[in-house]
Amino acid sequence: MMEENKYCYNYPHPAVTTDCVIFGFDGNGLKVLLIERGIEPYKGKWAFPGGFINMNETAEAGALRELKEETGLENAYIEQFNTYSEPDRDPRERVITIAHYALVRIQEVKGGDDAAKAGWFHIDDVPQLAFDHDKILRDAMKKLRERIHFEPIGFELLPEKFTMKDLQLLYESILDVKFDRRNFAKKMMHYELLSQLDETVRPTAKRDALLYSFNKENYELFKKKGFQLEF
Amino acid sequence: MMEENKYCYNYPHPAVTTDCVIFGFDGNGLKVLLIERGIEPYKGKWAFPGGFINMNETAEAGALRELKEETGLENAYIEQFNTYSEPDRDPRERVITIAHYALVRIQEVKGGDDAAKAGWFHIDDVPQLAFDHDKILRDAMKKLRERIHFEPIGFELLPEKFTMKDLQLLYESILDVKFDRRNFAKKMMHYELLSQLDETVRPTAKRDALLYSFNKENYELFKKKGFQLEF
DNA sequence: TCAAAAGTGTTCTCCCTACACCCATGG
DNA sequence: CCATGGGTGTAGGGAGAACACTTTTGA
Repeated sequence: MMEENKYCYNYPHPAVTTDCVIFGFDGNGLKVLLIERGIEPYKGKWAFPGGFINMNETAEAGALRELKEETGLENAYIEQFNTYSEPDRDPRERVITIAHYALVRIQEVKGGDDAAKAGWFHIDDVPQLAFDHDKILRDAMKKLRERIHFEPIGFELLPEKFTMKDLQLLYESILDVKFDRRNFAKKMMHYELLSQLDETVRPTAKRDALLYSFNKENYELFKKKGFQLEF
Repeated sequence: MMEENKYCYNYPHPAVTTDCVIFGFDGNGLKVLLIERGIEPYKGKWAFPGGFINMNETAEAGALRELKEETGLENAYIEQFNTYSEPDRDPRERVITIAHYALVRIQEVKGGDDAAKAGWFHIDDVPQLAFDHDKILRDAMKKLRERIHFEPIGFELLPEKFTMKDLQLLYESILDVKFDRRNFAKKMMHYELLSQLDETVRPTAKRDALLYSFNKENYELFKKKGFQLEF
């Protein structure tokens, strides 16, 4: 049953995997996609999608491969945020994990190719995870919170058209704060990253709400100068 | 001459190294410590200290080991900032590098244990580097610039006692901007992270300058609340 | 005596903050 | 008709930005 060990080196080499913390937003809080492990170790526990890196792909390509397998999505926003190298973090052998987070539009996600059970969990309602994935999640959140001060990555999580309330809820979820409705809208409009559309929706059966879209042109202009988003 | 390849796996494993971008500040701009390579590939080119990770140490421990070898320092501020995984970045075999930057007090640095030639280079005067280390340096600078908005890490680069001008020059070097002398001092004092000492120095043969030290107690207080440094 | 470095204070402006009213709608 | 959600404006305070004079010293 055991295959011959064909790949040999003068010095010990660790195994290297890529993991992908997939964030989504559904208008009701930030969520993460988890996979239920079907094999030992940690069988039955939830974990982030991940797997061994191929010898001819970058870590980012590996993470994108995982993302596609689980969500059907290509071309999502993805960012490497930390590499985990504690010698005993995997009981089988030494495994170094290059961790990424991806921001996806949850509405566009299809079921994964894998037979494995997958599920979206509200960020405040995540069960205990396999391996050191609890720490990985905390780190991912921390990096996401920091990154949002330098890039308006929130838009990666929203559909093309969204209300100001959606945007505010998203920022509040990520940063774990509350904003004044009026001040938030004012500040956001001041950055000139939003285009107000002529359309409206009625999200909650009361008044119509204006729809906005992300103004990519202005974003590219700002990015060149390097800007900071104050929250 | 070739040793037998003793370490065998079912699947190919990449080699993993840790590199350490060591930053220092000498009152005249930000500097990095580089090592001249004594062997191929890139023999004679400058590169960051680095080496293969031991199987029983974390990446951070490996980077600290490199740091100690080159500077004699232990316990410096160190932070992992990116992992490089392009399949062909090392011509010998596939090497994945976990990159860190360290902030050291350049005054405390002793020569390294290594026979290798080492030298400090002003950040604006770095020669072309080996491997993809040019990119690694750019990334390190970018991360350092971002990090300084969330933690007052500049103090890791300064001696225990320093003048306001030193501090300003340091921030200007890192962020590549110019500040108004008076506004900078006002803002800095406002954070209450500095203690003004009773001592003075005469740094440039003109008037005496007041000395300051980093107020660690206040820093710990602020850190608990989570603070942001606006620049 | 003069140039260079360091210490210090004021004004103005703008942005953030706090806060309240009106409108449209469905139940 | 009223509760709910959404849209909008204003007044006050505080922090950042612009800015100038004085002191000390060595050359």
